[in-house]
Amino acid sequence: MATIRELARLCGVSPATVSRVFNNPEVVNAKTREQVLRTARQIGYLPNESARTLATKKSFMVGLVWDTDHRRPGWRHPFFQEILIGLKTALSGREYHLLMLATSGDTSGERTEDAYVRAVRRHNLDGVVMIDSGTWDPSLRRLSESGVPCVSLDRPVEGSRATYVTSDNAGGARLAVRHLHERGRRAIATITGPAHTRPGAERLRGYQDEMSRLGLPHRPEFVVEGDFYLSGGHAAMRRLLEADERPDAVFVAGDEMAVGALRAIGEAGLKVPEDIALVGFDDIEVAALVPPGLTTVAQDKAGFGTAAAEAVVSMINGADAPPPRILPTTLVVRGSSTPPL
Amino acid sequence: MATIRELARLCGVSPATVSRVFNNPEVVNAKTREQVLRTARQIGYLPNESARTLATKKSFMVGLVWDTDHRRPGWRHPFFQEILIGLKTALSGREYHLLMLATSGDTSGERTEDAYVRAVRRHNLDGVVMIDSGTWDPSLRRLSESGVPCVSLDRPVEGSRATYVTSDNAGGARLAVRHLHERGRRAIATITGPAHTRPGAERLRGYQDEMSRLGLPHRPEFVVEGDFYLSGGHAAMRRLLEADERPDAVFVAGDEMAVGALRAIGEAGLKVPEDIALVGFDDIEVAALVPPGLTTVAQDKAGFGTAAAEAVVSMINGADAPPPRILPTTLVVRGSSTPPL
DNA sequence: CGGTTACATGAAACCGGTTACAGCGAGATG
DNA sequence: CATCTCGCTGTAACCGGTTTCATGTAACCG
Repeated sequence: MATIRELARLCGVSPATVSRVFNNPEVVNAKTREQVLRTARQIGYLPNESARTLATKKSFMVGLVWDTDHRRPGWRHPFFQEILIGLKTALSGREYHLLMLATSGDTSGERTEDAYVRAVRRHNLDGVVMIDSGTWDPSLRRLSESGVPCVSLDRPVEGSRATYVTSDNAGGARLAVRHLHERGRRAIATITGPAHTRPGAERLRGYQDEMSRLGLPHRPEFVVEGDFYLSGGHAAMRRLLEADERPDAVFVAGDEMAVGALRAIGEAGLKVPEDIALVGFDDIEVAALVPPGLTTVAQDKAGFGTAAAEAVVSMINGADAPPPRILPTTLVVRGSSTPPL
Repeated sequence: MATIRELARLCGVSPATVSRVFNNPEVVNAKTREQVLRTARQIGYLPNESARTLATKKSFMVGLVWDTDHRRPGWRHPFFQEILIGLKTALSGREYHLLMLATSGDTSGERTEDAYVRAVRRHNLDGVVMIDSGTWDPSLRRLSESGVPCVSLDRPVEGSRATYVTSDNAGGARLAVRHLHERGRRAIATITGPAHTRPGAERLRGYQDEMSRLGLPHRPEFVVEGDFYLSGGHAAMRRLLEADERPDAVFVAGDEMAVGALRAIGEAGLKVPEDIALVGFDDIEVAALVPPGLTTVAQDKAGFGTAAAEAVVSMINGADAPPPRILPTTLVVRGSSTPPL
């Protein structure tokens, strides 16, 4: 493997000059620069990132922390994949790499929870992006306080080196309710996410806000808490159907739950949208596939990754934590909310 | 940040000894070792991986190469996420980290295709896992020939430092056909994947083998090529329905296509499974969600990641490339293939 | 023409580990 | 008692970059 000294020797210059060619091109004489670049290409010189990191303490890598515990939401975030690709693409464009870090699944005994924090320090990671792992983890807090830029997805965080990206959950929920209202529905129920999650709480708030704005009565029996998963949606819908008065529409705060609800409605011998209209949230792939097509509030999936990348890089470059980024949501209308003929 | 010399000074030993405590514990006196470990814990010493990599040329990182081009299959591999989690978990357990590398989406001009190869060299990556990116990429070949262990998923590769992991595609296809036969179907058609992909070709072969084994006639009009995507499955199914004789069952070589087929059947006013039974392949999430539930050939999703991790690590440790790993497939029976009442 | 300034470069220390080699003391051996 | 062996440890070079500081040269100025 060609080293910088070798390249320098071939060009008859010092290693320092070669280094400058790559990091500070403008300070070196144009002629020398060209020659160095040409020779570098010829011999296939590539700077060794470890050496560079060792010297500069910048690794040009950011960690993606996500939760590999199957019981927790991280790895099955509704569009993990889209976030990942958005993040990766945006980071690549800024010359950063992405290192995968997990908050569980590590073997080590006692302080396993901190494994990813140790990785950040050992590898000189320049920043961290975290996919909602349940809590604003104390280790992460310490990390951020120690100056490592942190961006969290869907979970508020604080600190001068930390910010977060999330969707306009409340706005999206309002959109959904308004849409159902416009389609003539009045008895609008909701299946919420867990109250302790940010998106869960926000979507409920949006639902409530819009209901009052429209002058629709608030009925406690029309608000049932789900868990963001299929089975939870199914169970919640059954509870709604057992109530004295049946809703003619349900805003379900997550598409996966909505599919569960769809099934429960079918099992009860009712039809969507004729008997009950449904609007979900997320716009996951299934939404378009499951008959009759699920009307849903779409999140800007790629935007998550892009926004996170922007935020983390700007902090890496010395900026203060930018304000939280709230991504707009849009309504995608499909069969589950068409007016009954 | 604590360095090894600092720790050494505190313990009254040389840096070499400290280094040995971490890399070769058995050669250092038990008493000294304990003291070093204790002190290390106290001051929160963590070895600097860049320095270590620089000195040893081993980074304990492997690259995951995948295709971020939306038009190509890599990033939407039917269970990218499960592979990723399996891989990550298995690698973590072996003290390796995972660096994300993309084959497109990079900005640089001319030789953009090689961006990930350069990353491998710059970062001293110990190995590479590649999610089917269409072709057995010449850059990857060179990489493998230069001694970097490579594991490919769903695509055969060759070389003493390269191997691959795939499902028993042919076996799974046979399973599907046999199942349909057992359920009394005789006019069994198939919608295949693209012929140039390995899984596409293998599944077709399995279908053909089992058809002849069962003594069922081979009818060319019962074999239609799809593209693994929803729309392709939809179109292929329509062509099957337009044929003179209608099949009473279809083996669809991918669940996403199967969902498209399901839809096409519904649009034609026919019913699954009454008129046509369907068996898919992959067992993606939707398969369980879409009514009436899609019978499908399940792949061992987590197994992909685990097997890849095992293979790459064993090669990193000096072993020759292990033989290709063929993961078993199993049939998951759901509503789409129940016998007509 | 002497003195300043700007520009381009080189020498050498440094980043934080690893490791080949040498050395030392204690116990074993002849 | 001299020597050998073994177990343990230290010295110092090395990995491949970056960066501070000094230096040399040419241009510029009064």
